[in-house]
Amino acid sequence: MNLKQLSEHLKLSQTTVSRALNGYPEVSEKTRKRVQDAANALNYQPNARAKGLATGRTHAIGHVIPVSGQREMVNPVFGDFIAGAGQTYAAAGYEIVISLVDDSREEDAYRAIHTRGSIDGIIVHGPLMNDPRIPLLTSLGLPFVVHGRASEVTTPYSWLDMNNVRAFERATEFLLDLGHRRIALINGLEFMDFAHRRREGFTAALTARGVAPDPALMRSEEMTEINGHRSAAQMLAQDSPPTAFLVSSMITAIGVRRAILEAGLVLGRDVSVITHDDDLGYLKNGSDVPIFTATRSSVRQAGRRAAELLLALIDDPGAGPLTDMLEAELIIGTSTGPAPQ
Amino acid sequence: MNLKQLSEHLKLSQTTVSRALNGYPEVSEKTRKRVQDAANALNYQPNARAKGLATGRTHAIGHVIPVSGQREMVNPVFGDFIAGAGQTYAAAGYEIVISLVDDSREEDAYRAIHTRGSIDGIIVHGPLMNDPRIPLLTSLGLPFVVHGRASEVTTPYSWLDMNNVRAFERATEFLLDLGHRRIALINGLEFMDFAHRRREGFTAALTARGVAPDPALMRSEEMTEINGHRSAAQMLAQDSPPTAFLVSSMITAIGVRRAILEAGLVLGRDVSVITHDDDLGYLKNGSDVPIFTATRSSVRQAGRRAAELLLALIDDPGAGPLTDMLEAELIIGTSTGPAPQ
DNA sequence: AACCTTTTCCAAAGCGCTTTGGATGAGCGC
DNA sequence: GCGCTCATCCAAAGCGCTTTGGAAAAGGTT
Repeated sequence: MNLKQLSEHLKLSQTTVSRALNGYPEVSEKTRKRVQDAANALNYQPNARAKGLATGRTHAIGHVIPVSGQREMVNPVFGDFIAGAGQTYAAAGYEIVISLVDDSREEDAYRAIHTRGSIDGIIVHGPLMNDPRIPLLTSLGLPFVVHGRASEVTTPYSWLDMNNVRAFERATEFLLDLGHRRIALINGLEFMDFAHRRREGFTAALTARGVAPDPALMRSEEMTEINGHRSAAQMLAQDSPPTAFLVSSMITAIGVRRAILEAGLVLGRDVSVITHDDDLGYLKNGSDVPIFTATRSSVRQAGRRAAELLLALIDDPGAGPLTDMLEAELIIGTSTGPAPQ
Repeated sequence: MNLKQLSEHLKLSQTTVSRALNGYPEVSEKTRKRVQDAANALNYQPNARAKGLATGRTHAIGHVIPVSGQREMVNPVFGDFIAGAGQTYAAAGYEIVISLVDDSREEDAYRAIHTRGSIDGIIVHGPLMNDPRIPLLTSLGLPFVVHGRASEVTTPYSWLDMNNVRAFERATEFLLDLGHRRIALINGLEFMDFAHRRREGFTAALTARGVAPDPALMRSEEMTEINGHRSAAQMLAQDSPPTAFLVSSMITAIGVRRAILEAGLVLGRDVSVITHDDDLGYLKNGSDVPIFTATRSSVRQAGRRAAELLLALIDDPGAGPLTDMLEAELIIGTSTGPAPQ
């Protein structure tokens, strides 16, 4: 069933039918009703391609996720972010187009996406400290929103970020208040912008209290269970082991917990752990009482919000860079306690 | 830069340029070369919408993932599956369109996707025992491949599945061989087809050896760390606790491990655990030596393969239902050992 | 050189929609 | 009943591509 058939069926012109369905005023309410009823009854849906060709709008958003090279794995938060963004899109009638882009050919890929014109806007995932995609997309003139920020990029752009500095600062302060002085940081890869910022918050809090950050207590690695376990095990075996860990993700924290238990220590008594918790659907931090004390910020919510920003930008490209900062909450679980004497 | 501009630039007709670019024989190699060079130099990319309109092909694949209702969470394996499928698509010049569909309006959603025509084929995720989507899609005539199967659907359709029955059978046999008799199954939700099959394999292996399946040792729940922990803790506190656990996912197994450690037991000595391992990028089961003995099957590989099937189906819709069964390997880690006396 | 085949290229229609620029008729005051 | 304005509807062009049905040019034969 296409427009032509529908209009013939109704004995109206395609123009009138199109206008009736798209809410233009040049058509009487009576005919509009008649048209809409027929469209529903006959299960008419306009062809997305044709509509896109005619309007220049695709009603699709691109999510470009970098793969291979240094970061072979697909980010585990990706699914939840998409789920959040998807809610916003669905409500606005947008579709999601995923592009997996090998970061060696990143520039070409973004160019191609743009000129192929199958997308109205882009969400940029996993920004690096100095991410070349941002100036590139700016010069292409394609609306985009970055999930996160790129510290070293100075030109303005739209982003949505969690306040990583503040979150890790607060977490560190909380541990310091509990009397901990030897606090370890098990961070993500620090060429990723968020990880860099978290270290900033961590060291800032320490130095503000006159505690010198100890390089032996800081790791930067992919956020896996294995890595968390290995790093924590090594640190706990040191001469003066840390009494607390600040960890960058739930999965890593699970590895840290394993190392602690294996060392015969009790979590929350002998060793404290605070983790960042993205509030992932499939990796809840406890049900009523959280297991880990955590800086929590829902990545699903971030997805919803980022999508809102992007849609606003698409509706009014002149709206200038839109930004939004989400604050993480510090939730208290059973994994922290006063520093042992 | 569009076709018209390019053809004017070259002083050729749009027809010739189009043919040169798309490899038709009606154009001399010399002009083809000239056209291609110009296209590269001027960074020409055909408009995807227009091409789609003209050819009836969109070069896009839909991945429809059910959300909300009973299964609020986005499947954690989804990211890796997409990453695998994405490789295949990229090589064939296809894009991925994600649709999040509320399963209360599932039927409408699939209809709409079809008639809007923005997709050449569909991958169906998370099939249920008797999944209504399969007859629906069949009747719509849209090429589709199911990731998994639907036990109660009798009409033929294309699918790619892991041999869940065999995998869990083998795992159970392995535990029986080690002398375990009280084996617990911590399964996923059994209206999901894969979970149903896993229980089948489990009970089949038990009964084949004359061990009666004990309902007190079988759980069916969402595969989260919390659930794994709770179920295992409860079972270990029973009068005659299990000596081994068969677990449906790595995340759940991590919860089970926590319960075992908390009970003061040693994993692989006092209690054995076998888990299914989807070989997710962000949740590796150890590096050289696996932590858990596991039935392993790469979901990324499944994604690649499912995409191949679907593309084949799109190229030749008459190719009839295509199916492929992946066998899981049983890998031995340190989480299993002989049953304690 | 005349004829026939190939090769090489082109004009125009068509994919399904939106939108511009009217045309038609109803309703109004006079 | 005349001319006017609105309300209502329509024909046709255009979005950027592919593809059909030819036409023109080149090459080969005799």
